[in-house]
Amino acid sequence: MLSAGLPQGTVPKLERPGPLRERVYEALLELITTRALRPGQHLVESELAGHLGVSRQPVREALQRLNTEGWVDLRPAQGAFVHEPTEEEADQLLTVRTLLEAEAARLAAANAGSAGIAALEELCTKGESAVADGDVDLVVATNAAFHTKVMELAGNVVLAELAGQVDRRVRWYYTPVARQRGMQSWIEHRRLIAAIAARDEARATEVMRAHTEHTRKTYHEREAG
Amino acid sequence: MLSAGLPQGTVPKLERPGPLRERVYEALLELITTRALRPGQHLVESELAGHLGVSRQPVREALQRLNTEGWVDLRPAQGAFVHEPTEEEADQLLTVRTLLEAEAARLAAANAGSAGIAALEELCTKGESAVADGDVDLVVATNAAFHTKVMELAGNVVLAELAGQVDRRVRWYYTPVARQRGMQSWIEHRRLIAAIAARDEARATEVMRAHTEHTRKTYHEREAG
DNA sequence: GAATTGGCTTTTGTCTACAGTTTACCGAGC
DNA sequence: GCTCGGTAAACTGTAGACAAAAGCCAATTC
Repeated sequence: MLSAGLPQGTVPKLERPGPLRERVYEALLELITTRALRPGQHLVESELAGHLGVSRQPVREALQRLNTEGWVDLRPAQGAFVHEPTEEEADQLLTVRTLLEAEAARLAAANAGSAGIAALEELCTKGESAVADGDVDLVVATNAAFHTKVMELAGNVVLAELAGQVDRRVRWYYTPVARQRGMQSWIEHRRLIAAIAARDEARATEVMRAHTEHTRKTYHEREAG
Repeated sequence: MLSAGLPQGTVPKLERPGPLRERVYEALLELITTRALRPGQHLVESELAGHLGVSRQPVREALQRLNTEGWVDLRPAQGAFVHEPTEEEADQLLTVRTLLEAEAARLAAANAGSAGIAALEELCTKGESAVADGDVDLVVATNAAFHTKVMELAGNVVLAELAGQVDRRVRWYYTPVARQRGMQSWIEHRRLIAAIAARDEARATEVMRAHTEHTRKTYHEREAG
């Protein structure tokens, strides 16, 4: 057997360019989330293709995927439009997110090992110092990483995939809000870690639920403001 | 105004063929769920195209969508393969389904009107008589309709969309099981309706949770059998 | 003056063709 | 007899071209 003689990691998978549609997909998603492409905007295939230096086909395939994931609306014989979030939809999305994240917290409490908990604490520390430095982008990124890590510790791939989709869309809707919730968020994260470390499923669920619900509350206050 | 002079219904929407990719998508999904295309099977684009009488492009787009929804795995430069469910994944999928359905039940209890409850009872009656007649296909279909109706009453579109995906995959994995759970399932449905009618969110959640968990249990017993 | 109809432009939907990769098979060499 | 190298076939990835549908604007008619 050949593989026995190969040390792990010496073959770094020699990264290939990968399918164009993937890169187009990521490029478009980036443009949408950064609001370079604004909600309601008509996405013309030939324009995008020319702008990205590829043909229409990869663009089409990327748009298809963005459509199934809810980022663009694909009106037949008319083209693709960046999805416009409604208040109602945003609220429903948050409801679902709360549900998924809370379950993830419960599973994490049930399954997480000490290594995982250590990783969470590390992320938490990183996030807190980012808050202290006022590095907003890093705060947001670390926050996402923290939630992703909790998902990973939950050990449910299906759940993780769904939550990944939902989370990303939530972050898109709520970017203004996310930037406000600085330090308080990380205090709650600490409490979540404690619950997970204590293997207390019920408490982990509840802390996470309160955490995400807090986000929604902040959002609705924004309207009033 | 012209439309005033036109009786309703005389123009029956003049159903358009609709985009080819849609029909190809549905055709393939049908073939997969009915096991005409079996897990692990290599789907060759040109073959499918020829078989369906279209070109490769619509087939590709359909495969893309099936990929993002988890029905096929799209290995780069190698093609599409019908997804092979693992035991672990099936279990995780059921966990998620339980979660989503339970939440739907809670929301339905909170929001449903008397009309909705009547609709549920009607479906329930239909399902019970189907069981009595031994019409297995109708039982399965009515069961799906019942869950869909609960989702609809919950009034959360995002949740409904996610649950729709998950449910369909669960049904694919568990078709043998679903055919066994005949009458018992509908008894539980009755209890769910009662909880919803009573506006008892907690009880509705719990009944639905028990209901879907029961499905999982039946599945694992199948292994032992 | 307003509504409608006709043609024109733009954009999508589909098909065909070509290039790049991977896989499998077959033969030669050790 | 087994392994390695080369060759060929098949399939995917991408590009370009054509046809159909939708939207828009102007001309025309009541």
